[in-house]
Amino acid sequence: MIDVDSFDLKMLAALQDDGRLTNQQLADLIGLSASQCSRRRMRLEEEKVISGYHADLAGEALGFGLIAFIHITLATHSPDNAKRFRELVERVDEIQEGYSLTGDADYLLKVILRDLKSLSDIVNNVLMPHQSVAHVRSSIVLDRLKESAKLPLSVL
Amino acid sequence: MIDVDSFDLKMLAALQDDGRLTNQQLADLIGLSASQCSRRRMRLEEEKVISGYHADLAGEALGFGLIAFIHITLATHSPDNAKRFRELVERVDEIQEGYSLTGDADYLLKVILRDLKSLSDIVNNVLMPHQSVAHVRSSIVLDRLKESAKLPLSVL
DNA sequence: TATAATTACGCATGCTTCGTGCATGAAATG
DNA sequence: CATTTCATGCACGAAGCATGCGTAATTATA
Repeated sequence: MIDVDSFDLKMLAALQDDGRLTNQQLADLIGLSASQCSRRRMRLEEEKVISGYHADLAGEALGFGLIAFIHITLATHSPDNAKRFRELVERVDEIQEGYSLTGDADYLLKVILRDLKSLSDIVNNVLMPHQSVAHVRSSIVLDRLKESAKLPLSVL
Repeated sequence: MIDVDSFDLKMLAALQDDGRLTNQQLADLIGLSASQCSRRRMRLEEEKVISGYHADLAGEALGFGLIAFIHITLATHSPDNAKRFRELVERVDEIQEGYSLTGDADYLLKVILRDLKSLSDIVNNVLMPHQSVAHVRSSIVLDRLKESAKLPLSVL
């Protein structure tokens, strides 16, 4: 856990909202000079507190109309089997996120797809037949209430 | 669905990976001049194909050591009740993402927290007591296999 | 507490990047 | 064919960038 002062926090919050803010804009927002913002930002990048910058793309505009969550139960919990499953997750581009969980399912996957046919493909032709997988349960996203992907820095 | 040519696709893929690429860097990557990259990028932003840019922060370095998924079942499915629940989701900063789903639960929430105590707080003092909520089931993230948040533009 | 060392800061500056005007050439239209 | 439209590269003034430097503030040491 790295030491981060209030200037850093303001900077992180601002860059979380707009990753292309200029140093001058940051300076105006947080009350430092632009040069100092440049130095602080470089330090935060160096320390990997800022791990990267990403453009946020409108999935629907690009034809990705369907998001689904897929709960996976593995056939066995052997290390080999887990490894095979992780390689599968890594390989399939449509799997945006993958987590190992406590609870009744072993893994939760978030997939982003064109349509229901693509979901059917993934579920029936990729996940279900895979030797590591015992059980698949998918839920389709009907509505997105919130999708911030931002840390609640306000609580710090 | 907006028309996007192969230059745009390369640009989107590149900016998805690094949101602070300069126009010159983009130019070298996709084979256009920097000025043209500037114009294309502005167009994609204007058309909201690029909806924004965000710095990616290292949650663990900032003290957010716990991610959990929470399945919610509402007490009733009346519009009023759903509205109340959505307002709750909007209000609570720790809820990073919220989706309405098909399947046995009505909603899926992704929360990011300091520790188990914070999770207990959210579940027992915020979600459970809320009048709109009937049932809460939370799963703790043990491991993150993948967390790209990127569209699989390779499939286009 | 006094002094030294370290750190953070703003300003100045050379270099890079940005957006836009303009002329050229390719593709579409009539 | 002639004309219009549009994407492109180049040129250029304005803005942004990282860094050196001197000063102030903070921290460490005696």
